[in-house]
Amino acid sequence: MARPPNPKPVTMKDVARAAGVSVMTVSRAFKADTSVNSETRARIHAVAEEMGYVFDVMAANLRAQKSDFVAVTIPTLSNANFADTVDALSRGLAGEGLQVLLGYDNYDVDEEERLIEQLLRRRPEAIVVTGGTHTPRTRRLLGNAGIPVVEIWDLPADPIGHVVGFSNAGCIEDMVDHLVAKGYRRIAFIGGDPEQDTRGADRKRGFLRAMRRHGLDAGRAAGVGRSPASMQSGARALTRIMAEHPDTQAVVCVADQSAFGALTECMRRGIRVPEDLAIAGFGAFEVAAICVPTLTTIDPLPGRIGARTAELLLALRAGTAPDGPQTISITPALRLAQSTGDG
Amino acid sequence: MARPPNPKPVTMKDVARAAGVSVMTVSRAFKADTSVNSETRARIHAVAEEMGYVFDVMAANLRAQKSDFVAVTIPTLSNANFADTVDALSRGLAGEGLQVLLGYDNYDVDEEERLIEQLLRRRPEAIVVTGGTHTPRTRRLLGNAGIPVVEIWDLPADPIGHVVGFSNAGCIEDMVDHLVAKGYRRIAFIGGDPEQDTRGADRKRGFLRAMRRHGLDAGRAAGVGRSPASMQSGARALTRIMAEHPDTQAVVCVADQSAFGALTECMRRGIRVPEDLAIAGFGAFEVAAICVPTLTTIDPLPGRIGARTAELLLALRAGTAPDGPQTISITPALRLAQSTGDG
DNA sequence: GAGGTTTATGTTATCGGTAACAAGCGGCTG
DNA sequence: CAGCCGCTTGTTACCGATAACATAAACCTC
Repeated sequence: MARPPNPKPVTMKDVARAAGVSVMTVSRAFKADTSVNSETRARIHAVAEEMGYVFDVMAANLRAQKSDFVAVTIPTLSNANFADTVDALSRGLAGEGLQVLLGYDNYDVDEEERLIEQLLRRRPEAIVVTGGTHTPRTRRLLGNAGIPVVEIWDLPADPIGHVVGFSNAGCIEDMVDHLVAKGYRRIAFIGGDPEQDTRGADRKRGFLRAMRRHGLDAGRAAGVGRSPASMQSGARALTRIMAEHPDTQAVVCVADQSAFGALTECMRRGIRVPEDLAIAGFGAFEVAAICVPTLTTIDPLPGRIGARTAELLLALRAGTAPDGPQTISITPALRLAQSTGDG
Repeated sequence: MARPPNPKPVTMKDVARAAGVSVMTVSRAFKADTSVNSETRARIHAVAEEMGYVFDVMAANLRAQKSDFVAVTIPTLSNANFADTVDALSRGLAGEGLQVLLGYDNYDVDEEERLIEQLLRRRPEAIVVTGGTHTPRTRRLLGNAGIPVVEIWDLPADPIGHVVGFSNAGCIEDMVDHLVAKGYRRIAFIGGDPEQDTRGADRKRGFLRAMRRHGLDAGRAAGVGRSPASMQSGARALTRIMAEHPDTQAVVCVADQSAFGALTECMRRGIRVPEDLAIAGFGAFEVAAICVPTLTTIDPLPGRIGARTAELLLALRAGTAPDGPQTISITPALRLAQSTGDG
């Protein structure tokens, strides 16, 4: 049983010899829609299974000048929304035999550059990058790669290729509009480190724009440090905001994690939500729907982003996609709940 | 700018021609520790960058009979703990130029079999599988693959190769022991569909064993359906338990998600935690540390699992690992908090 | 300055598959 | 029965890189 690990894995040549046919016949036997005598094919399969033969996709792909890879970059796996997007994307591509090759850039455009360079060496058939802000070199690498490029989770002003995303600024504006319509005026923002998480920064920009548009004070803000935003940092940010602006009526957060952290801090301090303070988040994470009170949030529909991206890539492969770069705009859904008095 | 996508990507041959040298010299120019005139090397790099040359790892690896891949299977990405393990693993391997090739089996051993078969075709240099329960064919495939196999997140009775994990049953036993020591007697369990999530089933087995050992009633239980356990299903399970066994004093949950869902249901019903009911979870997810009251839980140290696995694989590659299959046992940490009166 | 060594580069064969072409063979047609 | 067709199988070259070996020039050493 404990055979020594095969130093030389079994190849088609070995199978061919054992089955008494040529390598080409073995190759054909492993491909559908090829003319091989059905008995021969069965025998080859039996011999191969018996010998523990494992098809070498790499070699086949080298010859066929393809890879069956789709490279994907996300900031981090530790975010259920990105995970959902990747999950839907993988699922959508798996049917066509495409494998997702995943990399993380930790919300850092320089790491993204290194990562993309590394991923491109695997000759993926398409590349999906999260976000629309990149280094010049990254843009050049992607532009010259000769493969479909899709930027997701954003609506870049100057896209590299295709886009499947939404406006991070826009949906926070909608959230502020909703709060203003409900009568809130002294509204604060938690999150948005401009140097790092560009989508977080976009959300803050949306907040500022909306507040100015309504003629309200846009000076109430507290950062949460490096992304991903943690629940702990949300709690700390709330403490800071209430210390500096005790009369704040509502808080809009860059993410549900921050919002939930702020909510728990309110519970500890006896601040009633939403009576004393309204709280809104972003992301429609599971916690938002179940915590007490439930959290008003924005659902960016991460699964839909992944699924639409997969559809787009398959259409491009099949040649059924319209000409030119596609921009597929996803409309995030406002999920009103108890934390803003909408329950 | 909008040049038509290169139908034929640039190869070393093209670079060689453009630089007026042979392919071999270009190959050397891209490898450290090879003797190439430094001016020539610089010129080749310049020409390559200018032409948009991208090194083809696949071809190089075919020749070198390696892949730089480590295949990893996890049940799902939608679980921060698995994500943390993969994250630490990727990070540990990245330094040696190893790429993680990730696949999801959705807590299903048959899907796992298909997945592993597919991953092996890429000729990974090692394979890491989450869990210690597999189909016979999967065991055969892994055993014959001739590469290091590591089972993680479990301590299988009959390991295929190496192991980096912990006893899922054991740590729930510890949790029950703790509750019994604190005076709780009527303890219920939430979760553990035996047909599907084998680690969840192990945890339930640990619960039953501990209860019987203490001579207590092990009949209080409610499932949460298919994994991954959701917060919603935890809330429903609590409702069911309290309907059937209103005098329950404590609830042990298969995961923090279930525990938090149960906690929110208590808040809605006016059940005080921990005064009327103690709640314990598993996983040490972020929510456990921040919610009110904070949740007693078990931290399986997912990052450490990933990091130790990476270390093991690197040692095996370097030939510095001890002979024979290694079993690295991780000791999960009990995190006592308010929900069991330990805050 | 002959012989040995180092440095820089080229040539050939090869990794494990497969496209393209070739060929053997039985059956069918006129 | 010559000729053509379809089915099955084999042969050759090649995908893009590189190990191994070969070679040419420069550089020492006694």
